[in-house]
Amino acid sequence: MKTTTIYDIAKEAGVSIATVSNAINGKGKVGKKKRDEIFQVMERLKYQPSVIASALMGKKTYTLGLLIPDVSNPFFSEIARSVEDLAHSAGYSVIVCSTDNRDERVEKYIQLLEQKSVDGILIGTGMENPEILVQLSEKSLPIVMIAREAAAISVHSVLTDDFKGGALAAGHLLQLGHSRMAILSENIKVSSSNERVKGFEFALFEAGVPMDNKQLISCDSSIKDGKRAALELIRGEGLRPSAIFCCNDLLAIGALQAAKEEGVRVPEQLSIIGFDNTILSTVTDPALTTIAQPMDHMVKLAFDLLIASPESGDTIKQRIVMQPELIIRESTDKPSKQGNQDN
Amino acid sequence: MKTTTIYDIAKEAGVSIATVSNAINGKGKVGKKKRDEIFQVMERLKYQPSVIASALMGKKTYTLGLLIPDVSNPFFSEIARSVEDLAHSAGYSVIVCSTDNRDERVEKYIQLLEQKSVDGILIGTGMENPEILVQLSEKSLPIVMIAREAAAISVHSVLTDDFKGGALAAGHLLQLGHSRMAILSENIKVSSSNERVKGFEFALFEAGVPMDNKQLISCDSSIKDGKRAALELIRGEGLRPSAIFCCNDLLAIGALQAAKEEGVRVPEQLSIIGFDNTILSTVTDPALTTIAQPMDHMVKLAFDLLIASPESGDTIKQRIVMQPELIIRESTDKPSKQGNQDN
DNA sequence: CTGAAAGCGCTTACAG
DNA sequence: CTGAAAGCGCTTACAG
Repeated sequence: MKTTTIYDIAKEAGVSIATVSNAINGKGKVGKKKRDEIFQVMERLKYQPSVIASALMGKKTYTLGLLIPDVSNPFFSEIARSVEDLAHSAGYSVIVCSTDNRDERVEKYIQLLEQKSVDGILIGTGMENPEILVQLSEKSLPIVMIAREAAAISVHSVLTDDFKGGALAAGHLLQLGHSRMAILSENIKVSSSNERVKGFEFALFEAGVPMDNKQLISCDSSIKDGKRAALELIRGEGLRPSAIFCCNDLLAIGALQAAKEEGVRVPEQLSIIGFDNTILSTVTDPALTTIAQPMDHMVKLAFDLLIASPESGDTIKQRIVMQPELIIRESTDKPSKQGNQDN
Repeated sequence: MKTTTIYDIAKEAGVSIATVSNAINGKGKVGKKKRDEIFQVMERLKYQPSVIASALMGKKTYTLGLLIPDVSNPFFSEIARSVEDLAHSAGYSVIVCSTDNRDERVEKYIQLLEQKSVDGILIGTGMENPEILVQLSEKSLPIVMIAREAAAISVHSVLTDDFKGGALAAGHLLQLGHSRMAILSENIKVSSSNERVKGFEFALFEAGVPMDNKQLISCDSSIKDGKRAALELIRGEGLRPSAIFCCNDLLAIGALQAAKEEGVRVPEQLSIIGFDNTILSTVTDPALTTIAQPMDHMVKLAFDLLIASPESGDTIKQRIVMQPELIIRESTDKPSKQGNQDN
């Protein structure tokens, strides 16, 4: 079944294909009468211009790439949805690429996206070696980092002040009266996690609260890993921490499960705080205290930069930093005396 | 910055573009020596063939569309990830389309996907009027339904036996000794939900357990809606149900929250059972008893049908039905006597 | 084994 | 205002 092309329309309407093209794109003047006729024919023949063909002539593909660690991770699936909605209302489609933060996948996906001539790439994935982006950044393909930073290269980026976020978490715990804290971090190579940890530690330092290095565990970013790591922390020798700062909600949930398994009550005996304010944090019992990033806003800004940036030229690369927010729910409370005795 | 084309390669290698094309695609015989030289030049110039251009010549775009209600819904984001992985290892990219089950969006997205000449569409979204798919199904664009059915049209589909799933849930509750059951369903127009409800009701009927129509509430598919609807059920006049069957995990979580808010203990005073076995069901406290669909397997089958189907012709449309599985966790238990008295 | 040429479905100057 | 023609980057018969 042949699809109808611009030639079919031209023939039916008794005009040239150039005129049809002009009518469709509102270019060059086309007489009202002819224009109407053309549109009628298009309607009748259910003509849909081929994006492929027009892309080949240098026009846009109206397709964007979105690189994230994992769509099935709620934090990123929520981002994906925002991106998709924005894209859709601007006439774009989005190709979702889950990288698992693996360089090999990042590079492969980027190559694929280039071959498909996407109009831009939104990068929300971490990677082991940020250098792999430098080649990309030197091409004319627009890219914008979201919820990440790539200090090594010159690109637009919109991200949350992760350092501040870590500090916020620490401040909350400090104010509650905690002094024995532990940290569950995802792979420290991931810059955002690294910042969060630093911010947390710095706030502790400023408050004169010591932080034992052995109380910082870094692991993969999944509930299972979080649980395993938290178990170490809870069962560990010496005094059990009275509070755990987790670099994301997934790890926090792992910690919640570890506590449950060990019969440690949250928040009475152990406070747990997450990061990202994903839907998961509203669903646990106790619901998670966490740090929120203004994702919708960030996605909006990143998207606009991505779509608008080709015009503005390569000159000024923006770095937009948003403020994180502490969301207090049920998983944090004052440290209890019991907590100590149990151990 | 001009991207390097097949012409550049041809010139550098001192051959014609046809020969370069043949070398790349392993078509026609190309002398080993020339071939090697060509590949060297491609390497050196970092040449990446344009998918756009080859697609225009009738080759594939290696891009697939995935229509689902909402990527940010964990059930679908998990599907999206499986699809993406399968697609990626077969060299395809996937454009994710969240429809919110709205016909208008479904139609718009399909049109977009057609214009972009995707090689196939995986449809996992519900819609108000399945008729909107008939035109699509008559085109040469391969489509496969996943976790859905579209009785009206002739397409491949791979889905779970939702009726059986509903019956499984009922069987579990019945065996526990429940007799006052309620149902929380998502929009009854969604065929899968409809089947689940019917299966549940049928099992009750067979067991001779009456089911009051007023105990069936249908609402949108979100935690918030589930909570609101469950609140109705719990506060409702007359005896409070001792068990609620929820057509998906999101609604079940809403029910969990409603119970918590009303001070009704789960599962002691109220059993709640979900559907889909999403990550959410492992995260709540109590963890959700739910019905699992073998999604990975289903996605694999659907994907293979989608990619292979053009060859096999239009003739035999398959309908593959998978068996659901009861996953017992903590949110269901025997009905207690207290339950009744409370109300 | 290799190359000249036509063509995929469009857009874009350029004449008229 | 409208059309003939060239060209985007490839692939595919078809000659040689």
